Amino acid sequence: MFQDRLQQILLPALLAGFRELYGAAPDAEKIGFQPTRPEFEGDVTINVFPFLKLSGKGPEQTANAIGDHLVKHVEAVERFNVVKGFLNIVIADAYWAGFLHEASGTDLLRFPATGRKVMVEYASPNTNKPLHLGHLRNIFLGYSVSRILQAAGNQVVKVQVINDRGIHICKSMVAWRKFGNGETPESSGLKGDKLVGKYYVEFDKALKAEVKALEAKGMAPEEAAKTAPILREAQEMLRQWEAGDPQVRALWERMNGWVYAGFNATYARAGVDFDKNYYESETYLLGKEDVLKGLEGGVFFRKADGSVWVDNTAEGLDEKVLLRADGTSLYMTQDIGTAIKRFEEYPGLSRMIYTVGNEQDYHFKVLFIILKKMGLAWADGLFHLSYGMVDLPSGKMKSREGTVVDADDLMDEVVAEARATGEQLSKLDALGTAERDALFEMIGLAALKYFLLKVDPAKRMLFDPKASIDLQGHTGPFIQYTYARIRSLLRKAEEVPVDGRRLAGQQVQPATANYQLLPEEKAVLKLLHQFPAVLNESATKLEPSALANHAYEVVKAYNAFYQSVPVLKEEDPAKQAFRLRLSSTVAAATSRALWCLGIEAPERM
RNA sequence: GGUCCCGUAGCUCAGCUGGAUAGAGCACCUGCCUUCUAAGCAGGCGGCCGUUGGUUCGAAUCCAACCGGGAUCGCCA
Repeated sequence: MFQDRLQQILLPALLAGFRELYGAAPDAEKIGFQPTRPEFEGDVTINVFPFLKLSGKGPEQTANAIGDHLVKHVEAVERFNVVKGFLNIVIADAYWAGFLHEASGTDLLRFPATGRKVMVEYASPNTNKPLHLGHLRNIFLGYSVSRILQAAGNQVVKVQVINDRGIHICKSMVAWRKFGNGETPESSGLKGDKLVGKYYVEFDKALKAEVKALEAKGMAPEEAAKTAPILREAQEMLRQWEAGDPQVRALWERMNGWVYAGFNATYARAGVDFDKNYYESETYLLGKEDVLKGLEGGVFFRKADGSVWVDNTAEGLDEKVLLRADGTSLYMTQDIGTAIKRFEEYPGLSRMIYTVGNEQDYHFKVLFIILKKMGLAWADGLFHLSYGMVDLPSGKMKSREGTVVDADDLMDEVVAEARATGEQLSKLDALGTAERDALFEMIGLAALKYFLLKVDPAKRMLFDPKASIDLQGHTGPFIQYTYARIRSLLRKAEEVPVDGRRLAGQQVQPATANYQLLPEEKAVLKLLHQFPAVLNESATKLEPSALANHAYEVVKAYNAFYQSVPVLKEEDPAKQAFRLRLSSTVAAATSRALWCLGIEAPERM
């Protein structure tokens, strides 16, 4: 159980109290600390209902006795009140001030090194078409999770699998050779992945035309779909590729090269990167040996036709084929081999996280069971970071119907929206063109990333383009705005002498001991105080949305503070120093939280 | 049909390791820029937490069934 700074103080005292009063302490896990609801006085609430058997007393009596004990033994506990079975504890202002003092000197959202190494896989595109909105959810999720794990003290290895071989790329290659007239990204000005995607579509068109023609001649539809010459051609090309035909390989490398250039441009703009790429062309033969070894070990079994299977019926699943009768392997085989290879290449990995859509839930369930059955010690550290599809207001994205939202186009749109709003507000006139461009890029992407990350990954989500470029309310830009505002405040505090004295925070000791917190200050401090626990939660559950939502809560509270409490205009230097420190700590934590989400924090906006 | 995921305000989502009168944002309405950035703040409107049962002192939260939406059940990837 993760204990925040306050729980570390309260819990032992609480347990001691129970022991002293009732001769026995409850299970520490059973004690739930929760924030006191705003309609009651207090900061932390403990519900004593679960402990009535232990105390043998009524709820009020128990809560009062425990409350008395805490007040007596814990300095941070100022007073308490009891409502029904709820013990509402008021924490002394000095505690919060002390917390701020401590937090301002450290990074709230950076945990000590755990010594653990974790691999996170995300993106994993096919090389026959450009990246789209679905990839963006995947990429932002995976990237954010890797950053969160890093912040939580882990060493992280970011990888992607590039599905660079197979019938899909052969289709693009055939169409390009037939209809391309030597078109290249340079000659056409098209981004490489777009160009290759264009020929994938061309292939599909040609195939459909051929099928139609065959049907017109009286061929059955299924038959026609299988025998269309252009499809045969693609299949033949795949065989040639596998045989290592130099011309096919050369074309394949050339076209994939175009695609990688395109992908890299998209990744760069999206602000994500990888430590290592795994190419399917290099891994698709892996796993066969491992499966055969498993067969010898009795983990798998062979059927009469010679195919090799795993029996997962005991786990409530089915039998699954791992090697065909002719000895060739399958997707599952490949994934087995790739996982083993990765753990060999990165010894000491304690976890491996696959960011893959929930349509593959079953696949990963089976994969993990197999690896466990093979006796691989690390199999328990495997995790499928599953996420739901992204729907459009018009329904599902379908490539065949052309309703797919292209990743590059989408980024253009959100940035354009940020620009339109920014220019309308016209408070950035002092900035140069390059600076403004960079800023709009930052804001637009923040809107997009936050929109995709604030939702629980498990849930299918609706992508409303209009809402995603919203810059107000519960959005990434709102958080950035608060950060920029604080930075501006802090710059002024350092640069601008007010009433003849400079306001740099260090020059005056912030109030601590007898400081009376304003409700607005306390609200911010309490949320700041929860930040590490939320990071821990996000890191444990591999779920950026918790952190995303909390970051919003923090800046929302800060905005309320900012609106009604003077900082630079405060005349009492100790109070002013306290508020500056509060502001700078919020700014630091906010930029760290944004960093964990893969979002940049602007100095002004 | 089997298995898995999801169902909370008009819309998009939090809350789900059980706790007090269920929260945000958007939209709509009212106020607030001679004061540190109004991409902001304050307030209003808006709910049978899919339905029914069960467990419990207590259920949006746990269990079961049902309804609705989706995914998956290839010797495809």
